[in-house]
Amino acid sequence: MAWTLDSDRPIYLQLVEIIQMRIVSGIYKAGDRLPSVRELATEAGVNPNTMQKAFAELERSGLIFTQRTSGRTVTENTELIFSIRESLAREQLMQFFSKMKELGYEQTEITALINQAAEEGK
Amino acid sequence: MAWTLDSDRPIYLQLVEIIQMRIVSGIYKAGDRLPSVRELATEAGVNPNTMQKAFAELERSGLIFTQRTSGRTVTENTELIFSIRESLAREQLMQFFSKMKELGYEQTEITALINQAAEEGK
DNA sequence: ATTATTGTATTAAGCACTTGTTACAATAGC
DNA sequence: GCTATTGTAACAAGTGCTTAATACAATAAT
Repeated sequence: MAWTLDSDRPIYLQLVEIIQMRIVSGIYKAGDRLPSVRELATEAGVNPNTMQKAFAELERSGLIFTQRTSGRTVTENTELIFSIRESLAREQLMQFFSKMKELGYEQTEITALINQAAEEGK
Repeated sequence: MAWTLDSDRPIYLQLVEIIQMRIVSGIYKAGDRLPSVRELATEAGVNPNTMQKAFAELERSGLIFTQRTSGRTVTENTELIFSIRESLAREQLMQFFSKMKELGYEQTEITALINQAAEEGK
């Protein structure tokens, strides 16, 4: 899996999004132990402090938690995971519609584009 | 029109996006003279230097250009404006699909969600 | 001709982010 | 018990973004 980071936004926020995405999409499953801070930091090519900062953010949302010296695990709360997944999807949908309308596209044009893209994507 | 700025990304980049959006959506029309740096900076609540930096970015794309002391104008090149509009729309579409698939949604689910949202949005 | 407005440049300061480095405490694994 | 691994903390340094303040040159407006 790629740790694609750009320099236009704080790295730790991008890490949060990537890890969050891995959890809600099932790459890191409920109850799974996560790789250690140092391990993930090396893998992502960032400083351990930065990865630590990302984890701190993720704990606030309840998606992961720490057990002192035995590392971090994904929450067992599958409902929370699912609700965050839905929330992220809804957010994507809203943002997409909002931007397209700002660009001057009408509802019918948008759905047409979507259907067209869906056809091509098959 | 709102200058809604968040602190997660460089302000000057957000300004670039907002002004670009105003041009491709026709708020600032081809050939129009733009408000001065100082004026827009005040309106957006940012430092003139920051607005200046945003303008510098926009000139590189050819959307606007300066006439020494008579301010800045939007390009007359309506084709360029239209092609950028299309490019932005395509980008939105791609990003949306990409994120939704990353979240584990299938093509059919995505189109269903879009159609549902389109119905509600009417 | 004078004045005001334009874009532009410079400098200093403060801030958040990131890195590199080092260190500590707790505990799982042996 | 010893060792390695865990999360965590602290500090200095560098970088880019942003602001504030000031100034200058060109020219539109008067």
